[in-house]
Amino acid sequence: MHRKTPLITDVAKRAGVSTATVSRVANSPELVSPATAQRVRQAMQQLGYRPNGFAKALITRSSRVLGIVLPDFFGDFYSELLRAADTAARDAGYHLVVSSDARAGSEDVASSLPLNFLDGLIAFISFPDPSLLESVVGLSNSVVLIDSGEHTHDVDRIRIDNASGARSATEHLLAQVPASRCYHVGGPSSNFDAVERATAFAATLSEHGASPASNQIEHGEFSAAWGYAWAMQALEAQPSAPVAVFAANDEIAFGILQAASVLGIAVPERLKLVGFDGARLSTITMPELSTVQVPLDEIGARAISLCIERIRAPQSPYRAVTASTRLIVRSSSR
Amino acid sequence: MHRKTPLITDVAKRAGVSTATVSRVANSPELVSPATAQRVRQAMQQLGYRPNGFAKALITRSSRVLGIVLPDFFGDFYSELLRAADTAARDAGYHLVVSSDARAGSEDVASSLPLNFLDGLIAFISFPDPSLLESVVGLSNSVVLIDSGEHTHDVDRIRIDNASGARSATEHLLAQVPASRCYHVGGPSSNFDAVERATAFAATLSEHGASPASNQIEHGEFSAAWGYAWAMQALEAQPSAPVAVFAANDEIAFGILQAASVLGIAVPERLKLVGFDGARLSTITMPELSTVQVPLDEIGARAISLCIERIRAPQSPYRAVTASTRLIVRSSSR
DNA sequence: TTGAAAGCGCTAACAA
DNA sequence: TTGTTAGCGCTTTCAA
Repeated sequence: MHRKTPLITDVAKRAGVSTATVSRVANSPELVSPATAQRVRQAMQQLGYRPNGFAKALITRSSRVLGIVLPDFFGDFYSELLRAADTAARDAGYHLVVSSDARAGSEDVASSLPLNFLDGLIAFISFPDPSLLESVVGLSNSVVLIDSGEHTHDVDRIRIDNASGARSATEHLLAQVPASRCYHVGGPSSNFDAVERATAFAATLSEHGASPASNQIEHGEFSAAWGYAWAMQALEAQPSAPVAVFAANDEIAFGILQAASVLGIAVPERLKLVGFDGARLSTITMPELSTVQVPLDEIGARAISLCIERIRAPQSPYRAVTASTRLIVRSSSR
Repeated sequence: MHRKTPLITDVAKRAGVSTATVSRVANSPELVSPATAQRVRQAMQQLGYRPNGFAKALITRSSRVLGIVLPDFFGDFYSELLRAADTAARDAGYHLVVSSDARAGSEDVASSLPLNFLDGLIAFISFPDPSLLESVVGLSNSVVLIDSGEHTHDVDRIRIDNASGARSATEHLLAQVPASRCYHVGGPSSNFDAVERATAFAATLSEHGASPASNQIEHGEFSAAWGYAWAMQALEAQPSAPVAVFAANDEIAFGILQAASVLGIAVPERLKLVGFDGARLSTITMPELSTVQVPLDEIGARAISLCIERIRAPQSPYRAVTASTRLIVRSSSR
């Protein structure tokens, strides 16, 4: 009753051929005569043969599995990135293993992923964490980084063009509200993307001859709770004149929207609001959220292709790709 | 300049021992004298040795990697489940590979996961999909199902006690609003959990002597959009008397909340609302959402432990675990 | 406590 | 077109 997993030898025996032929049927069928191939395939089917992946990978030195490390699982941002990456990987005949370094804790990536089984690795790095960087870049696997930090390591990288999107958003707000009533509700002050967005906001204000007061740019975290908290204290005392807020991401904007509703501040009449990311969330807020679209699908797909290309050509020159962002104006800011 | 990956033989040579000893240091250090072990460890360090996972797995027939298949990546529900599962897996010395069958399309699970490399598999099945079920249960791997469907296959299973939570929610609403003004906004009519929740709602109403009209129970999908759409048409024409709504999950409830805000319907004064899942979303809505808590962390952790136990004892009797749910009353319904 | 040697299941020269 | 055979890098008896 207890049948054990069939081996290639079982298939060979049943089909009356050698194991080499069985292997060929699976890996390079063009080398086998149709008749034999047919017989072998039938034997495989009957036995329910599935090649042992370890033995195969041991020889071919390839598992066709890629790993991807994200800062977190929560939120639409990473979900969408992940989905795009997975689709691209699948299309290229690879599988994707996911890990979150939030879960990995302080250990290094090596422990959070079955690195021994991976052909390559994609890491989304949002904080300047030298040890994480070291542990990733030092791997013998092919590595692609998604990050906006500056560093000198030799790796393939994708960075988000935060500055240009943030500038567009700020310009858009400045066209409607004087600079003195424009605010930036930022993400973590140690986060690469958050910093770039805040910097671009400040720079744009400066170019308009306004130097932002300290309370016009505040850092917190990428969460609705932070946006809500900020708005409750900052907007409560607002004059009736309209205010403009550029949130560092859509989650924050969402929290601000909630606070506005509690405070009875009409959006967009008295509060012009723009978020960042353009993830699913931005389309289900009310009113719909203006946002700076990050091409998550493009980033996910490109990360995979860079990684696979490096696997194929380990010695090729390293590349840096910039993912462009673009402002989408919806009802929250017009 | 181009150093290749060090092998166990390199370590052995450098430490002046045999490969067997190196292997022992890594796998059963108690069999090696402290001095030798020390020397070997040093050699490993210097060489940056990492054992080849394929070779190792080929012998031990174990990768210590588990796969988990979810219907989708989006939403807090799966994120939380995933996080719990991953934590449990990590604690047990396993890695987790994630896949979503939404992405797998019509292909079977076998193609959506690197099954050849997995010691076990956890599948969240929400629709009656015989072929999916077959392809999962037929695997030689250890399998755990998270589903609330009925079937006769021999597998370890975890099911959510939808009925009891749904009954509590309905009772809670019936205590405040007459049965004729109680509604259930359901999920997909083919979804196991959605059906159980709707059924329990109907049964509870019946027990209170009310047979629900057809418009009191409607099925849609597990999305805010559906909740919003339902509310816009159902609540617009409502009399001023309070209405009670039991949403099949928090996302739907969230959409209803949005619609209520647009329609100017005060919650909880004119609309008592209860969701289901108790995921992160339910704590950031305004007002805070009453909900039926599903113990996602427990489910994730239990799924992992069931799977690992089956790996250890393949012949042990199959088990069925029920995850209990419980009503949490917050400001949206009191 | 250590080493020698036989595989794990498969692929890929090399022969035939 | 097919078969023979030598490993891939590691673990694990068995002996010493």
